[in-house]
Amino acid sequence: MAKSAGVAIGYLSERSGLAVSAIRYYEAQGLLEPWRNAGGQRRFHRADIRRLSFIMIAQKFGFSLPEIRGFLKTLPGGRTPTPEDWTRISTGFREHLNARIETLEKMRDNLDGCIGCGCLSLPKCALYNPQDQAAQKGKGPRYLMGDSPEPAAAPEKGA
Amino acid sequence: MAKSAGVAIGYLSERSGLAVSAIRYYEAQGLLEPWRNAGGQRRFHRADIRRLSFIMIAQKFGFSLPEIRGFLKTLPGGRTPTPEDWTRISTGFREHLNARIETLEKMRDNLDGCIGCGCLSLPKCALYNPQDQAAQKGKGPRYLMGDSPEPAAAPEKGA
DNA sequence: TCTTGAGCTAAAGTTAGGTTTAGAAATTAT
DNA sequence: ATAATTTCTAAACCTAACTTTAGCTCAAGA
Repeated sequence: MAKSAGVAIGYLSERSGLAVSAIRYYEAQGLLEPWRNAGGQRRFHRADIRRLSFIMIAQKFGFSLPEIRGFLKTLPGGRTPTPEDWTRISTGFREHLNARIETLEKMRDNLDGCIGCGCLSLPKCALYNPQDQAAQKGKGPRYLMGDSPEPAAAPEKGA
Repeated sequence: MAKSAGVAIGYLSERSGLAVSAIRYYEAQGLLEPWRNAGGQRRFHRADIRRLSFIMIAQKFGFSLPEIRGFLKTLPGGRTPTPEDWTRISTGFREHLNARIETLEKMRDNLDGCIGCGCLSLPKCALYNPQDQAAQKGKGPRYLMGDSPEPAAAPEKGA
């Protein structure tokens, strides 16, 4: 099988539903490596439709483009995912998904412990279990819901 | 209880763990309404610590700042959440969380149906159940993983 | 009083994942 | 041959949720 003429970017766009600009962007991110024809236009393998589909699916599972690039690099010879590759990788997806579900279930449990108590100090609340992705960007400890490390000092600065 | 002298932004920052710039940003987004002292500096209610904590928690549950502003507006008189408010709102959080968990569980089920098959056409795959937030931005149908609506025509444009 | 430290504003920068625009060149269709 | 599509590049723009910067002003302590 010699490298055939290849397909144009518009064809991939039509088949995948992705915008042409998105496909170019993926190339810029190293997820695709088209070659160029004599006129300088991109030409892709037909199999890149599968590659794009893989990208879209992996995104739905919450992976970033650099992570997806990592998956694609585990494919020997930079090939497009085969059924065997898919089995291996999707098993990894499953674990990723399970971890996310577990995190949310823990949050729900924490929340359940808080709904009734109304303490607004939330010592067992979700915020004290920062295994979610979003938090802990500031550096200091966070004294929440009025919780205080100091007894009752009141630094009323102001007007 | 007259409106006291109020606390400065740095105090809120220290107590909440949020950056000063973040608190100013929240004000700009309408989540807080400090007043100003004679020198033009912001002064906050002590109770705004709870307000900030509420914002952080709601963010962890996946709500955007406009949504959180909406929650805060349901509080009579623009007050900071009381224990009763918290009970009511956190019950809503729970539903939101349950919906997210359900979505992920559905994805997992879909994935399970796909791990073994290796078809790479994924007729039952997650991508065909776009109840997740991210997909369906393009308009056309998406023929995935090489799936084709046309039999075998090969529009090999190119070099 | 002098000197830090804290606060102020407006605007620009950041990250992710793209889209839009503009103008030119290549390709396809008639 | 000509017209209509596609494609090309580079750079700017987009959203969310902030941070950073620059240049000042305010407040607090010795």
